[in-house]
Amino acid sequence: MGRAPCCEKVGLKRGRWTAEEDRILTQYIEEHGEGSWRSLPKNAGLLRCGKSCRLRWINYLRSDVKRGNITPQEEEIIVKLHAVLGNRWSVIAAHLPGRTDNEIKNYWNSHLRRKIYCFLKSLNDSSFPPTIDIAAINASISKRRAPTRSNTAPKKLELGNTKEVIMLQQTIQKNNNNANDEAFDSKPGSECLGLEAYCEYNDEELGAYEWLDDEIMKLSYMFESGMLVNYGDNNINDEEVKKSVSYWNTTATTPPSSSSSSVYDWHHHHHMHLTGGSVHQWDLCEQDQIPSTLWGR
DNA sequence: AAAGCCCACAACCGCCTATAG
DNA sequence: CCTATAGGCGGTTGTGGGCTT
Repeated sequence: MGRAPCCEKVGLKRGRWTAEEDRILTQYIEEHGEGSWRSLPKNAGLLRCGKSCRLRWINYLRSDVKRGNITPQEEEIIVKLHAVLGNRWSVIAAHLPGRTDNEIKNYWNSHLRRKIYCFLKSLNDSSFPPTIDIAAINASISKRRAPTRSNTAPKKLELGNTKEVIMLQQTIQKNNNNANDEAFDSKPGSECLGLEAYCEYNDEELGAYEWLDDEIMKLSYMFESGMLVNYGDNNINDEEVKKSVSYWNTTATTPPSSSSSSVYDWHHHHHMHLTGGSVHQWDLCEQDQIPSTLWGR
């Protein structure tokens, strides 16, 4: 027996919400509170899926949702948290009051991803593309535990997925490993980023945020001290990773002929090469789009 | 002025876990 | 313990407005 749909789709409205629908939903939740999303549309008189109502409320209508542009400070926090947490948008959002996971995810996909990639490229063009130590990263990630729900646990990285994050993590790891600074607990090949494994705490414990704050401080130090240099000498041992590399190498190595620079096309412009057990990442980044600094606006 | 393109972001989708019955 | 359902998450798509040609 297949999974039951969240609601009857027949006859339901889709697409953008109207002001009237927003008003009805807001009024209903103000009167009855959040929850019972499945029955809410019917009770409120909305021709919408319960999930759609929930999303609309959480991402847009809630009074504590902060509107307006992401500030440079918020952007910096997003980048640093993402380097630690990966695509765990809800956890990242929890550290940015008034911002939703959807908003941060969109901002990352449309603004930051390319920005960071260009930044890394501009740091050390001669050694570009950098080598990616996926095995070490995955070994590290597998040791971490999600703060709350198991389905938010860090997923194993896959080639072709958030590669720029891998680059960032690897770069930081390499620098951390090479950093002659006692403030960092350097554990080459085992603890990605040189950051402490997320295995001692959960969200119910105060320690979770202490851990995160500590990691943010470390990352902040690394960013600010300019410890971002590319290296490349890692081998891949994991067979699964090799298979992924092979798959990616044979199916995604042909860049499009167009010279589009959109974020969407950015994905398609990437291809990976497996050379001597190392994975290299290639990309193009128009000269005039490389920012002088990552944070410059 | 109009057609086509690009981009940001709102919304949807599928999958997962938690939990109630 | 098992099953159905609700809630939540990340990935992806669609749309509308602005920009370019």
